[in-house]
Amino acid sequence: MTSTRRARKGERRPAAHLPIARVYVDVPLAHLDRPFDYQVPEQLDADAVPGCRVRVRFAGQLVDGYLVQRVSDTDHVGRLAFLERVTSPEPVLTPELAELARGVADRYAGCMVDVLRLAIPPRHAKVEAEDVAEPTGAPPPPEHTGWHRYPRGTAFMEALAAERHARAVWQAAPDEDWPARLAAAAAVTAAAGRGTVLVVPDHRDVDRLHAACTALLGADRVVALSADLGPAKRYRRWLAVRRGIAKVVVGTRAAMFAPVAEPGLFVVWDDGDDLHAEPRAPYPHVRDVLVQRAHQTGTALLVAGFARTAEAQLLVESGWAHAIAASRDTVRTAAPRVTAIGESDAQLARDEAARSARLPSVAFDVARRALRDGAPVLVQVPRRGYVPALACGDCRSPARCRRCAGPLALPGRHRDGEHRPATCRWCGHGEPSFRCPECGSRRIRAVVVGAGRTAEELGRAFAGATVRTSGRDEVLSSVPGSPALVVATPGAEPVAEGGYGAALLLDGWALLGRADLRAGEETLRRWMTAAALVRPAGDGGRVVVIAESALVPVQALVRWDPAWHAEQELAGRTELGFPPAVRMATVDGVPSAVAALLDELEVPEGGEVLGPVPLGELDGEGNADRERALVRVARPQGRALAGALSAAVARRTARKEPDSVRVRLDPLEIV
DNA sequence: GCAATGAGCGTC
DNA sequence: ACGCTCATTGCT
Repeated sequence: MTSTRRARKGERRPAAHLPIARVYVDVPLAHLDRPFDYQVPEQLDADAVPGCRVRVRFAGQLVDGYLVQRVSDTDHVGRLAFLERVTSPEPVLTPELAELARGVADRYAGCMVDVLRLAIPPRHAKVEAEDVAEPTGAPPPPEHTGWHRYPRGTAFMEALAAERHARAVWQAAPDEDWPARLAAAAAVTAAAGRGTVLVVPDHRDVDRLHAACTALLGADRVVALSADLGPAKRYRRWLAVRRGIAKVVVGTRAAMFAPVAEPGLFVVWDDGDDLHAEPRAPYPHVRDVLVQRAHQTGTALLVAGFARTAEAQLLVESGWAHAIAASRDTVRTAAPRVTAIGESDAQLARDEAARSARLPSVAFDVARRALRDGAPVLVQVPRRGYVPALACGDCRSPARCRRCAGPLALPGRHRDGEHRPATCRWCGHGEPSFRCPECGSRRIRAVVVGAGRTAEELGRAFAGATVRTSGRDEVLSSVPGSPALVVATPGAEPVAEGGYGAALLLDGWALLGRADLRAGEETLRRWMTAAALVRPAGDGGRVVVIAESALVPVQALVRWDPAWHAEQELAGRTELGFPPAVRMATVDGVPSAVAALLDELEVPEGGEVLGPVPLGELDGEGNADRERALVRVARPQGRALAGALSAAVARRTARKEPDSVRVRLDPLEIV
């Protein structure tokens, strides 16, 4: 009778061994960001393995959760509920991933389940049930790694082979086939029986690097993970990684969490690309996550790119990572010849051809010569809408530069808040008093101009040349090695077969004029990424950059010296008290909520609060809908700051305060 | 003095 | 969104 009553009421008995499950419930509230204890009913004993997905009753609701641990005792004084069910016995939350997610949540003042949402793809039951091939043995090491051209390159490869956790910041030589180099590093790691995670900015880079890796390692050892895969494919590949079948992972952002078995190497390529910053809470950055992961697991790390960020420079200067860079001689022979043309360069004004052509004469000549030699020419232009171009306010004809006839545009508000005059997008000449040559009007209006329009204009300047465009709407991954003008926005530059004969970098003033902490660094990064697609100077490769040659990023490009630029950049930021020399957090929200949070916040020793300042448009009385405050501390107080912020947020969420605040640590955009 | 009722809070 | 605690209320 007792047994029937129990069965009817669904009464359950706890498992005999380790009857308590510690569960992270999928409720993204700061004050609930800790494990809760549940009893494991004996029917679920076998399936309730550490790392599996479960469903539990939490505050009267059925919610998803992750079982992180089975234990024998609980600290909880009240009655424990039972696990409702085990969603799947697949242990998706590996111990390493659990530790990493906890660390990332703590680092960014976020909560663990938010990190897990980024790290673990949604379940796909059919995929989970599929049979998978047995893991393959270690492949032989590659015969040539191509790392010997770098003074510390060979040592780094040896460290990977010996499973030492070497850490390096690598600036690829300007002619480098970087996918081949990274694939070689992954192959060396794989030969030692270890896994590699390689994170690149976008899908095109995934394709290139994946191809390079499979060429060395075979298709069954390498998986490509990117956000645009369908749910089934995504989960299938992710599971192949988790189950230890694929030991080399190539992917975008989310792949930074890929739970590769026995990791031996983590790589982030082009760490300055803002695609490496996750836009969802808690806003982790690939470089920082991989640094943390390398530290936590004793794995080798490579922070790589043509350019070098201030953050990477800090890793070098603090002694945490070695710098791997080619010698000056190697760089000189590998780089294209770079010419800077600034507004003050007399050459432009005197040159007769500069007026009749639509480009500065040097740029025109360089492009024409490359086309005549049968090579494609890359033209880098600002993104559509990035800068509004100008037209006559009356007759609508495009407003043109009186010196080179290039299109005029407004550079936007400068760092000092002052409006600057209309500026030529090609030669950078400022035009304070516009007068339309067609109708004589002095009125001027803004129009949206992007790569398409620039392509049209260039097509006319180089009559008869093929013009291809690559940008937001349609991104080309490669172009043939035949004469053509390839107009591309930053980040969308196609690779050219045999390399470009020349590149014209026309967006310098637009990039450098931005009131952004990272304007200089970002400009150099984009320039170098484009210029690296051009043939070496010895093969006729030329780059023309329309920018003042005295500027630090321009000098760094001309000399191809990204390390020097990063030193300058970090020194400058140290002086100003900007990241990464300090740790910063932004707090956004409606004014009352920001004020309440700051009131609640225990700012760590030596820290300071800046603002709050209005965010976005102001109303009639000068009040903003939203405000932003900055909190700044010395680097050693970074953990304390994150802790203080999450504690303050937790007190707010526990009180069910209606207005939420957004907290971000080390955001890319500060102004 | 104490049961009945409801608001608020924590959430196992 | 449940169920517990605790304060308030109303009656003996």
